[in-house]
Amino acid sequence: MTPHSPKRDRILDAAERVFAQRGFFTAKVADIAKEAGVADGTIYLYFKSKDDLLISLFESRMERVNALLGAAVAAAKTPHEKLMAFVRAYIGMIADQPTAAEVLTIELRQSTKFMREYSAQRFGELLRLLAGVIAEGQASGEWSDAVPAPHAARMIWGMLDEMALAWLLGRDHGGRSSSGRGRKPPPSVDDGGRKFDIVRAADWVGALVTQGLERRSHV
Amino acid sequence: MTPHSPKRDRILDAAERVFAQRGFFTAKVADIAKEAGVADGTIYLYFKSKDDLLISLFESRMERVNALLGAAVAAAKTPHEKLMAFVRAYIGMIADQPTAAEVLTIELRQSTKFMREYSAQRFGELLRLLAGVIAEGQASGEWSDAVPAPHAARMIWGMLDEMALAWLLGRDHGGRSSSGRGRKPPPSVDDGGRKFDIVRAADWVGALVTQGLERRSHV
Amino acid sequence: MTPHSPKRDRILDAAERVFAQRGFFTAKVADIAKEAGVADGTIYLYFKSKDDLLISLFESRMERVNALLGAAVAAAKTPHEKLMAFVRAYIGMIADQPTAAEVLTIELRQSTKFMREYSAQRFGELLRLLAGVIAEGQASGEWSDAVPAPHAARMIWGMLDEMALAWLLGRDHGGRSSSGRGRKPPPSVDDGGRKFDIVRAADWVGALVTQGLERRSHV
Amino acid sequence: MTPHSPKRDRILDAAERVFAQRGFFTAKVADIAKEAGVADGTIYLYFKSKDDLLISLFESRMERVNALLGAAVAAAKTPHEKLMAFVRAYIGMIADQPTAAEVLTIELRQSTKFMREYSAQRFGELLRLLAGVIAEGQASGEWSDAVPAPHAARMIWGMLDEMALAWLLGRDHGGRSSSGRGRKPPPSVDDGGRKFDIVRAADWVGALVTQGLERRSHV
DNA sequence: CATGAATGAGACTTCATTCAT
DNA sequence: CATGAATGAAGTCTCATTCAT
Repeated sequence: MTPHSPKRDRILDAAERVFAQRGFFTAKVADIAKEAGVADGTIYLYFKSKDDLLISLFESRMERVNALLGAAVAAAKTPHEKLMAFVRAYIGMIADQPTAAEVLTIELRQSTKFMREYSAQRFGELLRLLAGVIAEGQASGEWSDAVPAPHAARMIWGMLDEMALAWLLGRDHGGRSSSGRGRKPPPSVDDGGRKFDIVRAADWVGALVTQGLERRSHV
Repeated sequence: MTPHSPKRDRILDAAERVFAQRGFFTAKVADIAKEAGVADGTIYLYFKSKDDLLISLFESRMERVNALLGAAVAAAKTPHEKLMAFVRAYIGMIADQPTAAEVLTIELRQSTKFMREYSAQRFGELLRLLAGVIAEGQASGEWSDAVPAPHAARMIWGMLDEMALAWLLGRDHGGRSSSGRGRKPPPSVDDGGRKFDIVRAADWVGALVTQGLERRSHV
Repeated sequence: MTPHSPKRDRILDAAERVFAQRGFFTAKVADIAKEAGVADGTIYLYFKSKDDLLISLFESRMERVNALLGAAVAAAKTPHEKLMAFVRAYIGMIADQPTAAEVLTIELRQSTKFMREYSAQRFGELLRLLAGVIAEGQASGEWSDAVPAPHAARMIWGMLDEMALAWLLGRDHGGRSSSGRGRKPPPSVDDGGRKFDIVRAADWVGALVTQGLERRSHV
Repeated sequence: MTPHSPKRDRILDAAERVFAQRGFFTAKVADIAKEAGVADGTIYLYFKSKDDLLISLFESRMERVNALLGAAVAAAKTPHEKLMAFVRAYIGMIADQPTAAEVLTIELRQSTKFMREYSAQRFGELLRLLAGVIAEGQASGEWSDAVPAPHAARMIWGMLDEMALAWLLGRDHGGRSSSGRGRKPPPSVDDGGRKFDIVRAADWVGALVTQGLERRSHV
């Protein structure tokens, strides 16, 4: 379905790095070309436009994520294990491939409303997977059904996403400082959320979520 | 501290509408000027640059949000009530002022990494308020301290934010479609998260969060 | 109807010179801007695009030509005098404003088929004026109606146009030599049509049109 | 002199169609290659550049035209018959091969001033042929020498050319509309010159040239 | 204070041409 | 001879910002 070629992949990889570094709007096509080691025009042999490049990158990376999460969930038995597998797989991916994660978490979803609507579809896959796990747990009586599964899934996703965002922004990378010259951001004040160990976040999320979902033994 | 004048406020209001409609990068300064009913150059009498306008808008709106949430929490007694007051106040604001919410939730945080770092500070205030509530509940023994309060606060914030985002994107508004003409977004597939009643989200968040935080009666 | 301003006119004048010098496709917007003494972007304050500039130039100049020819014809009495007035006015304009004539005769009609269709309308005015004169002469019995007036008008126009073209191309101007580097045009061979006195062409056209080549039986 | 090969000819034929359809500047070398069924690079095995391709096409077609006209004139006896043979042969060619005619009449002469100067040479052959016929008629006393033969030839050529142009532009072909989207050409107003029978034009040209507009006193 | 015409740097994209296979 | 992927120079147009009025 998606055309593949080594050069196309090199361009996608370069775009991932450049978008992560400079942001979609600020990134120049020429930057990506240079990073990929190709001529400017070559990019247009593989992608219709800068927008198309962004979308292609998004799809390429989301395929990976969805495959990874799907496999992790499939390998687990009980709803609780599946949920934890999902959470750990996602957090693990963040920790292992922070550049890819940054593009996915920050740049890709943010460029245009068009992009966001587009991305909604791909995240939908992920959300449905998660919602299925929750519905399963609710159906088995293990978890409360006070919150409809699709919304519970979305909230859990929000937790994961926010933790990912906090961690990614807390990392140091020689990023850009702005398009303009004006203000500088205020000095970094630690709000308890920066520079933590992202792997521990899996347990925190698990703890918050499962205790919330689990039916009380005695009430 | 922040300079005030009716014209400045008109420009901020106009920017809010235009950014919500077109997105930060796509919005033209001239659009904002026209929306505000002033000349292009006038904007530069009140703001140093387009970036500065964005930041000023952000600060102006965050002040309101922080004040609102602070008041809501202050008016409540117990940690549980404070938490619910926080959640309900935020969700209520989303429902009442969707345009402002859209700018805050979507555009403002997403323009540049610079902006996001900048915004981290202002959201920090909000997160600290929430973390304080949680710490209070943990200290009183009402809530488990399995998750450090700052991280719990961030996760709760992620839930709220994601619900707001899902609801805002699910609404219809004659938005832009992109810079280019190339691809069209795939047809909208309902993932169970679109077009729901945002007010109910307050209860869902409350249910998920408090049941997770509450210590078990018998363990 | 057409918006006027000194700067707009300066740009049109500059475009006339640059198009005459370099041709429409070869001319760069930057060239025109420099020739007009304005910034590149300024051109887009007065014209939507390079195409629009070309069309506007065409309309501006055709208005002049049509007005001139209309006045010349109106000032004459008999069909024969009107015809000669038309011919002399057009040839005179070529002689007086060769740059404008060059753009009209050569560049403007040649850029795109679109342009040519567009120009057909404006030349239509001129052709209808001429056809009216001929029809008048035919109606009065002075002229033969062997050739329908509209076609006769077009043929006469073809004669004028070709003479103008031959003369304009025969003049020396430090023109471009090509877009590419390849071949050079063959050395100029005089074909009897170059470097003649354009003013005499009026009489030739008049003689050929009214009397034809055949020698009169009785004179 | 001119190298020949089936592939070279296929490319020339393809170029003729593509130039007629899109115009010289708008036509892409890749379009011509596709139309010819060869690879882009192959074109450069037979032609030095796009310019060279245009010139070669021009020469190829002009050879045909000159040969055709030369033969037609040679086959006739009197100057009057030769003139009519010339006119009929040219008009007949327009009618039979409108695509070739379109390229010759419209695109080829209009690309660059370079091209036009170049073309002047080839049209020179044609003009000299015609001038010779006229000079012959003048020498024999059959025709008036009020107009020098070379200029008379050029005027006659102008008539033929204009009639060809009018007819070619009046035909419908799924042409391009421009580079930009801006203005639309004004609605087609019939000026009495569109969609006529081109074959009749031969008689009109003959009548106007030989007899002129003035009604004969005694015939 | 306000205006808005003017600026000009810079981006995306096209396409004629080349050259390794 | 033929291919077609790759090149990269160059052009049109946009838009944040300035400044004379």
